[in-house]
Amino acid sequence: MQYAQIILPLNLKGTFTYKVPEELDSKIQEGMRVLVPFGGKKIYTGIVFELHDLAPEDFIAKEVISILDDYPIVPSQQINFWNWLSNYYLCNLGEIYRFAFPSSLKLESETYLKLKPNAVIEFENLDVNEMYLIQALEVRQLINLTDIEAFIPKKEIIKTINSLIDLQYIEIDEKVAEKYKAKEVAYVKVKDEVLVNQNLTEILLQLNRAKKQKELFLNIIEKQTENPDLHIRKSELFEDGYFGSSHFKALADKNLVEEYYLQKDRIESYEGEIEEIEELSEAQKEARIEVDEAFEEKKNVLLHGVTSSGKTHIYLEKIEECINEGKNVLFLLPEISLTKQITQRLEKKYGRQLGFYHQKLTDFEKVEVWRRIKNNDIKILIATRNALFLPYQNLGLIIVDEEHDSAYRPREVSPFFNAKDAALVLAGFYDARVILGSATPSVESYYLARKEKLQYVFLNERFGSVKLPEFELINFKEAQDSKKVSGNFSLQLIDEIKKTLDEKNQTIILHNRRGYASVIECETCGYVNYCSNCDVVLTYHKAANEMKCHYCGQRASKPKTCPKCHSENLNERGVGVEQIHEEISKIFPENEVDRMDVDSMRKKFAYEKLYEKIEDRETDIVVGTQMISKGLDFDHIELVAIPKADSMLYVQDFRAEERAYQLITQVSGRAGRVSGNGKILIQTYNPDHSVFQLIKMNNVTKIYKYFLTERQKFHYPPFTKLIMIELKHIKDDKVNRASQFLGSILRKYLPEDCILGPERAQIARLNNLYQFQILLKLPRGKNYEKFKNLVLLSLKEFDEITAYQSIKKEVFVDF
DNA sequence: AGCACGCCGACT
DNA sequence: GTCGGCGTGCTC
Repeated sequence: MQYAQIILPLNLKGTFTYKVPEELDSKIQEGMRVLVPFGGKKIYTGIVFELHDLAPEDFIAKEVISILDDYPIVPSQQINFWNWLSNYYLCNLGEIYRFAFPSSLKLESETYLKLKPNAVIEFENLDVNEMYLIQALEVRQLINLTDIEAFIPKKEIIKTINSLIDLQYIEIDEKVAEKYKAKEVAYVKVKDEVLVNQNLTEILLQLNRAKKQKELFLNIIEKQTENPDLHIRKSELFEDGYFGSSHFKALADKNLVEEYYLQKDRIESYEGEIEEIEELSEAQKEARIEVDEAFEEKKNVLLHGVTSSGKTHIYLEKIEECINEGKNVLFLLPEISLTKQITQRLEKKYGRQLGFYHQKLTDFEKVEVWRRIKNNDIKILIATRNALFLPYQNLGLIIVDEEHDSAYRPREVSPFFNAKDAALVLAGFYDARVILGSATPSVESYYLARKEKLQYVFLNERFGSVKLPEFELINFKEAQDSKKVSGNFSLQLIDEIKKTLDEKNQTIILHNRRGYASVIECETCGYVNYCSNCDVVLTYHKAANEMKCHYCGQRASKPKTCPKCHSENLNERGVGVEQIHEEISKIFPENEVDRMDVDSMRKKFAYEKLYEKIEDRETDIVVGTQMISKGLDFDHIELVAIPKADSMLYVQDFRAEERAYQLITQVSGRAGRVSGNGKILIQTYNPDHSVFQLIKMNNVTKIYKYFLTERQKFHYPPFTKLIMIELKHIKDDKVNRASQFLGSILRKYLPEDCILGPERAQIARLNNLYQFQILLKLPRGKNYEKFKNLVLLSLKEFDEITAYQSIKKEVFVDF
């Protein structure tokens, strides 16, 4: 007797045991999709996690209804990977399954049934429900589970279906059950017999009275004879509006032409020429050798290359090598909008062997990529973090570009995991290699490299020996004292921009705060406008003329008078990027000043338009939030100014300084990429702050040493492991009590100095939920597992309290 | 997660 | 009297 552990797409602990019926016994394999009944009436697509023959003791296992695949759809490496994720990040396998699979591949009760062809039905042996179902199927051929509910009691549905399947009267229609449909494209051609048998001049004579038809016919025949292997798209004929579909139809009616359909990949692939990559510089060659040596020892690499040092060149070399060995490459990016440059280069080289995968694809497009990966049709996949779950057949290399980027571990989507770390583990299961690349590696990765867990490869110079930009600190306090300021800018900063403009070069101004003013306050009574869903002050957006909550998105109109005391003295405080943009536009009225932030880039193609404007040098100054630190590789940006640099440092987060360093360095990389005369102006009240001083010195080793010392001093990662537990509920006192209680359980098992909190979250209420946090600082190394198990035990104990079941609980490992 | 069951308040 | 709110318990 065989049993299967099944992963269901539910956020429930562990797997579920099902009995494998005899007739499926020889077919079933781990990693296949199966249909299983669950609860009263639901049917889910589950994944076979494990097969065994241990009958469960305290419940009766239900039977697997059917198997959906002929071969495992999830490779064993992926099953291992899921299992690791679930153990390491303390999340459920079901959550991972949901995240990993496009929804068309995990059907729920939409599953269709049909009569088995040639089934001889003996009606006298059927019960009422079975009879109903058979009759319904005779009328309708296909029927889905939701429809069956109309005539069979919910609880009887599964029983009925199972017994009819046992009797071999009905079956699950897999073709219909698969929601995915391939896209077909219409193509046209001149009919074969026309080309073979008929006299062309005669046909053309016939067509003389229909000028357009004749032209169209000639047009098609010309294309076809020019290149007989090329398919002519129907839509292509009508593109310029000269021909209409009626012309084509007339020709078709005369039996001269015909249309035919071909399945088309939903994702357009590159069909242009294929190009060789350029040669490496000396520094790159050295780096490449170091990478090779590390790979030789099966060691992964941290490629630390200063901005525009040409990390991409090294990626390309390694990609090519990997593909030549017959293996596949996964190229991860923090967000898909950054693909532009890398894609262009890879497309030229690899053409149709290149694929893309990210959350913006439609479900069908995802399935298509899924299949192409499964069939090994894609050699290189450029993708975001969710592509870690595709069914790779022989993965050889994973590149994690911009590995420091926080988009690799978004907090909002569950399951919570860091794609950079997960990539290293996934690669391990495939015996593949990993390159983590960044100009500003995360402190954690740098530490791993120092501990020789990763091979550290440093590219210290820009490609073509272009000089790195120069940093200058402007003491804003001094400037203010000597009255050398205009608004938020010192006169020195304004002068530098002027100089850059005079030389016909471009300037970037970074100010990492959205909106116009962060607070609108009544001067008379002190009233400020709060979000009604969150404990957060609304930000004033002048461009949209409204107040916005940056956390839940709520919007309100801007009050003209104080809603409380009706005073008209409303004061704007806290400078946002819109205000910086406004000021700069006023200082340089003759110049083109543009703004780049999520609010101004929301419109379709807004980003592309601005990108082109900057490229064509129509834009003189770009003012923007952190968005401008990515992807803007232009030749004529010479100056980067950061007028309020302090605002980046004083954020309550142990990574704030690291982030500030990364952001400043990334944006500085936009300056002087060609000329080597780039200049970065950092305006601050604290020019003596270590971070600014270290950035100015531009000594990478010292900066990371500083970060590591700070982290060690305050017991933060990478010297400890953090787990953050967040509890949320509508009722403040309820979460408060619950978190106190969880805190006391944790203190029972763990030493006091491991536990911080419970504390109210920085944002006490978000989306109408009050939130409390407990931060655990656990030792790294072999004790970590032991401690984590105690955390798990505590959480289990907490879950036993039924009164707290309604509390939303989230656990962030490696927070 | 999703669903059923059961217990309370506010409606025809 | 019943409809529907959500607290509780259960799913192989």
